[in-house]
Amino acid sequence: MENKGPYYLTTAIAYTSGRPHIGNTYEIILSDAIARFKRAQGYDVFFQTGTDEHGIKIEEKAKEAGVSPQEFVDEISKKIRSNWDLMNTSYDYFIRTTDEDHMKRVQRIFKKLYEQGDIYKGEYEGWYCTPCESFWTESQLVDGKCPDCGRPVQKAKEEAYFLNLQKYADRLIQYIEDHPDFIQPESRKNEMLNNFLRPGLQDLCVSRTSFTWGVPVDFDPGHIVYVWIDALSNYITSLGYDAYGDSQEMYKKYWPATHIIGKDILRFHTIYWPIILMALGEPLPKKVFGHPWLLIGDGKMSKSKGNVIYAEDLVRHFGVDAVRYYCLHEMPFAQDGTITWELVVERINSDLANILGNLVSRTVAMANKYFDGEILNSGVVEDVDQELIELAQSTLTKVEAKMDEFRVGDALDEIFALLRRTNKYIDQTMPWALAKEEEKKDRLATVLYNLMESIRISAVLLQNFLPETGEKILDILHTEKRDFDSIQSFGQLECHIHVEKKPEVLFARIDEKKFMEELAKETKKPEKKPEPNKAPITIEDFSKVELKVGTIVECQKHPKADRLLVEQIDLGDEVRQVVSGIAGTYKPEDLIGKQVVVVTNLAPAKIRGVESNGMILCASQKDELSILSPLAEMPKGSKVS
RNA sequence: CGCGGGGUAGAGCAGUCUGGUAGCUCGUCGGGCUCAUAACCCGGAGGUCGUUGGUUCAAAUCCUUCCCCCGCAACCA
Repeated sequence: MENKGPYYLTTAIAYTSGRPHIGNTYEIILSDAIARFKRAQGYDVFFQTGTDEHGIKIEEKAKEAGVSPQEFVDEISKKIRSNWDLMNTSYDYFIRTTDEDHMKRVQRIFKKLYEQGDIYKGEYEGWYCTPCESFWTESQLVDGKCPDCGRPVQKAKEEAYFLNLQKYADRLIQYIEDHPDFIQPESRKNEMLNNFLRPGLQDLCVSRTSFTWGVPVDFDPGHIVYVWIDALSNYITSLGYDAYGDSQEMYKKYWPATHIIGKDILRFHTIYWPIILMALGEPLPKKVFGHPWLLIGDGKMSKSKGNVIYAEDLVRHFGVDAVRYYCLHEMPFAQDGTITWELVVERINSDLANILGNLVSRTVAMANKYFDGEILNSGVVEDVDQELIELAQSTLTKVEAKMDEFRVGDALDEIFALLRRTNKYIDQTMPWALAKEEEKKDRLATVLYNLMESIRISAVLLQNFLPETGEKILDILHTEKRDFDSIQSFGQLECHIHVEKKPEVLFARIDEKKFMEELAKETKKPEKKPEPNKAPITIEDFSKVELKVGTIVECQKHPKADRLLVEQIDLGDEVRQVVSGIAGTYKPEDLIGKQVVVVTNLAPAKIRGVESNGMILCASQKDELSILSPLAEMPKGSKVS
């Protein structure tokens, strides 16, 4: 394969505030397919992804979780990375904005921009909610009040640094108009121009003093580089960019990049980021592709709606390639796509199991049955072959054309068009009929060769989208011909090699009804046990708890607490003092003489100053409460098990 | 009149820039075949292309009225 030169592809970096759902995962899958395809075409690809780990939200979430911000982001970043790995994505580098090297380079960028006057010190004016300690913009307020707590807010000022955008706006408008491919899909371009650029840009606030979890402004203590310069710069810091001209070879080789991002952050990538680059005197990105969103059913995916679908769950049920296929194929080019469990099952059945899996299965079965698995080609050509061969030969070009525009779903359609055509070829040639006549054996060999060659061509292409499946098919054929050079022309599949005797089922059909029933059962369980750590215990676990029957011999109110009673319980060989929160239901005098069940090996504790050596068992539901007692009187100290 | 996107067969989408018999996939109905994962192949049914008015020989496509859905509205990562 000839080297077509460097190609730098990035995803947005994922914010480490929580577990990534399938919508987040979609972006890395899409980018991965593009990266793999470019590599196969002969580009020297550098494919980068990573995590964005700074900001007040992280600081707050870490506090809630009771860990340091660093511990918090380490955990989430790891999770995101393992999710990307699970999806079999081929990124070359995973950057974290907490990397020391990144932070140093960001500081130098910030300083350089400040020194040359593109960043200046000013005041950021907004509305401040004292109890929440948070800043709000005019538009964020709800009825003029804090959107979080609903309390009144005060006008407040914060010292901050700003990036001068106006200075570069005209140049940017010109650039966008001169480069129609810069913003993709094109419909988004107008939005940027009409909404933001033409009406005039306000200078961008690029520092904060209200939190500390971020890259410090090294020449002005207390100021933190706000998200834009920190996060966006990841695309160049990773390559060793230096604001003062000491950039590394990687940067010189690979920059500028093609950015794959969500449509929601298009503005930052097509306005702020290019302006930062202009100010630094660096080339602008080649292309920014704002992909649509993957939505659940008809609504947006959100944790509060409880309709979130996670990649891990999909993979557990369907396998990596099925999930990749769904994401890559079902997403429209410039419009939001939807995902539901039912749709995934339908797509797997009709495309992956029926068209692809079954085609491989039936073809290989015939090769084994009629030629003991040997691939032969006796060259007995008939007219009917021509159409298949022409389609197989032209598919690479068609797929490349679609991929040039990032129309990944359409590219997959081209491959499946070939697979469908191949299925049809079987019906047209009827190999099982040829097999019945000995003199047609040579023709039969050619038919099977054409089939397997078409499958091989499809598999070579498929490798970029469904890496495991593509490889599996090529392994089944035992062919060495796996690169794009080998599918430029029809007929490169080796003769006299043998196909796999018993190939595995690539994609099993799924009974949609049964599957949905099982899924419903599975998703019900977590509702029943809201606390995730209450995993089943063994009998050994249970036996760790020592339970005995005792009789309450004395009972008083707790001297310092209204809801507590202090009981003296006779357990036969000893009398114990136990404190219980049952004063709301029982009066001390009612309990004397009653038998109760006591946890006797509970570590002693002081409850409001009174020692408690155990716990009596009670059933409770909200405010209602009832002490458990043996149905028949038992000797004091009897074991409960 | 804030900006942008969308409203096409039961479902999901293409077609709209560059008017000219309304297309694809799934589902459904009928037929074929038996190599294969109840699969594959062929054929049919199903749409007044959100609504109103207009331009034109001709409109899903251009202009216009209204209705509905979604995103954004600037520091939200």
